[in-house]
Amino acid sequence: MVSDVEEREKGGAPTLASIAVRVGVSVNTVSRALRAPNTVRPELRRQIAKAMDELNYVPNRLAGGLSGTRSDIVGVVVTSLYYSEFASIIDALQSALLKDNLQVMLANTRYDPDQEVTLVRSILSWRPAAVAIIGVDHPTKVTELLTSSGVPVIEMWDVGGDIIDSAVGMDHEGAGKAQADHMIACGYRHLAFLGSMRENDMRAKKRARGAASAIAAAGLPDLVYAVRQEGGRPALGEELTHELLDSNPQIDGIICNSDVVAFGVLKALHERGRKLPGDVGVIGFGDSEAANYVTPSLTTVKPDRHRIGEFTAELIVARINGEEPRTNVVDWELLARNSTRPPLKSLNGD
Amino acid sequence: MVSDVEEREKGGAPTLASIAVRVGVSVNTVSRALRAPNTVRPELRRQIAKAMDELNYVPNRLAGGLSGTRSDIVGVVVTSLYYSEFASIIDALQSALLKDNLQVMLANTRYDPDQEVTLVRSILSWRPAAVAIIGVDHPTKVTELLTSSGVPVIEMWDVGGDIIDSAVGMDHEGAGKAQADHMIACGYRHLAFLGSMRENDMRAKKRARGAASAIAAAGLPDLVYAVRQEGGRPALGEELTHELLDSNPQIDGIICNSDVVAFGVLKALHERGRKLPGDVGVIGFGDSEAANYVTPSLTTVKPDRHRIGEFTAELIVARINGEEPRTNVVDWELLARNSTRPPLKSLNGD
DNA sequence: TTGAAAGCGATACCAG
DNA sequence: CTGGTATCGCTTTCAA
Repeated sequence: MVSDVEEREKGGAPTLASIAVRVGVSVNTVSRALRAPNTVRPELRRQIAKAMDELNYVPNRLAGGLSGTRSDIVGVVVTSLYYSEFASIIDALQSALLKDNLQVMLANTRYDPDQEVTLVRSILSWRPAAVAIIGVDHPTKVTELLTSSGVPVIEMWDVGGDIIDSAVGMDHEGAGKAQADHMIACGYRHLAFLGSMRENDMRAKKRARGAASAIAAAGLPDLVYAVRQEGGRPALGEELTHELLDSNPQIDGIICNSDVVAFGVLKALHERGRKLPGDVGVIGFGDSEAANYVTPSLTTVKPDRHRIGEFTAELIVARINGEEPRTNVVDWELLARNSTRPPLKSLNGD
Repeated sequence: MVSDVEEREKGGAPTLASIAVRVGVSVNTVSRALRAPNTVRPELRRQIAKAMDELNYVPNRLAGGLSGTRSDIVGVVVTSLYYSEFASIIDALQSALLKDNLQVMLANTRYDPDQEVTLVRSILSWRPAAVAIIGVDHPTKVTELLTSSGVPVIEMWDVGGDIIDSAVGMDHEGAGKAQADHMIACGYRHLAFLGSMRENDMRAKKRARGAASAIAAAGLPDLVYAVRQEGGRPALGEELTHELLDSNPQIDGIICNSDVVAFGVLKALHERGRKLPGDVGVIGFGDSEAANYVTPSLTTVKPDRHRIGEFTAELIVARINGEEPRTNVVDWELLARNSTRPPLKSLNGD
């Protein structure tokens, strides 16, 4: 078997050429058998398929991407992977992308803007067909790189402000406003915003801003901040709650930046003997899978992460196919549970 | 500026050649300026760097990978992205990989073996420098593809059985045994294993097997199964608990396949008026961030996901550098909390 | 220290 | 329906 010898001699993995030699056709025909089967005689097609199977042929997409127009890579840049924050977005995104044969290349900035620049550059070096990235507020260099790359860019999770190309996300300022409005409707009057608030977590800042404006609109005392520049953990919620109540005992409503932090808040309040939702109310953000299973169950805002991932996938495919940039705003939902009182009837009768 | 015109004329993104033309050197020199700077005259180096900056040059790694020996891609294949199950492994893995300039390409099988075959093939088509994959039990085809690819393969999360190349994980059967042993030591006698148990979640099956063997060794009644072939959710825990206790009222200890399911179990038990940890005990698996914050706090087994991710990254780099395959077993920890009684003194006085 | 030229493995266009 | 051939952008000898 001369052909067999020829195949092995090259050493590495089988290539289109190996198949071509073995079947006795040109490289070209083999390639077409893959991409446009109906342009190849059925008999030949069968032989080619057989050869591929026998040699365990796996196409080299580096070569394909270099040669062809598209690369089939979608770069996904997130700011965190902890606590499912974005895991379910990625989950939805990547499985929706699957049917278009697009592969996710993942990067995680951990809220570090320098990393973001490095990673975006790194992602672009793979000549992705599109890039999906968390947030709409990026270092100038990132915006510049992304813009000048000419690649479709979908900004996820947040919307508003200057969009590079397209966006799918929710209105965080509005969500923060809704958190505060709910607390106010429940009768809480002295509100605090508590949790992780990293320098570059613009979404957290927007929610806090939204809450502050709702409070101002209601003519209540200023929002008190109990935040720290680090990732959210339940223990952080505990610590911040104790600090907060030591210095601001009048606080009767805590708006949390995440459910994970809220878990710690509930515990700290319990330790201090404060009754929930009587003495004090707590609202979270994110609808963690445990939120409905802590005691008391946690009122929270549920972003539709799954929808965001799906929409992003749809938009990516649309943009690749030449459709226009778009911005999709995805709804969130306020889930009133036992960590806040039932909303009072409006005093104004409506 | 003739050179400028020449650069644009090609249309696409700047290439090494664009830089070369602009600086007036060969492509080669520019390439070396990047990979081996000290082989290029400092003055030239500066000019090249300047040109790259001005043109916003981003190397094309598809071309690099095709041409060079390595591709700098690490394929990561997980079975799930929900509920942080593997998110923190990926988190640790990818940030450790960063310093070696290795990029994560992600695939999610969702516990579907057909998908696993497809995705592994897809990953291999990028000619990765290494592949990290969840589990040690794969469809034959996957093992075959991976083996014949010649790429270093690190199997994560589980260990034991036939390893393709290297592995980093924990002993799940041992963990299941420890769960049961703890329950027995706490004085519970009628144990059940409850939760999600998908056909292809071999880790869950191993833990159940470990629990069953510990129970047999203790001479207690057989382990009762309350499992379903679907993903774990708190609501599943609730449903299964009700079914279980309706048909097996004698059960006094529930070993859960995950914390997320255990949350629902706690709720269902509360609804049925069973006292925890008096009437009945519950142990989880996974140490979810909320486990210590539900009521009662959940006794659980904590796998060291972070360590697994880190070790995997180390092993990947080692294998790429030609070191030998290895298997690392990572410890887990049993965290006794309030959903189980404190362990009794051994009856044998020891 | 630098450059010329030959691949890497596919795709795409143009003939036959 | 099938086959040549140029090409994608970079790395890698081998010379100069």
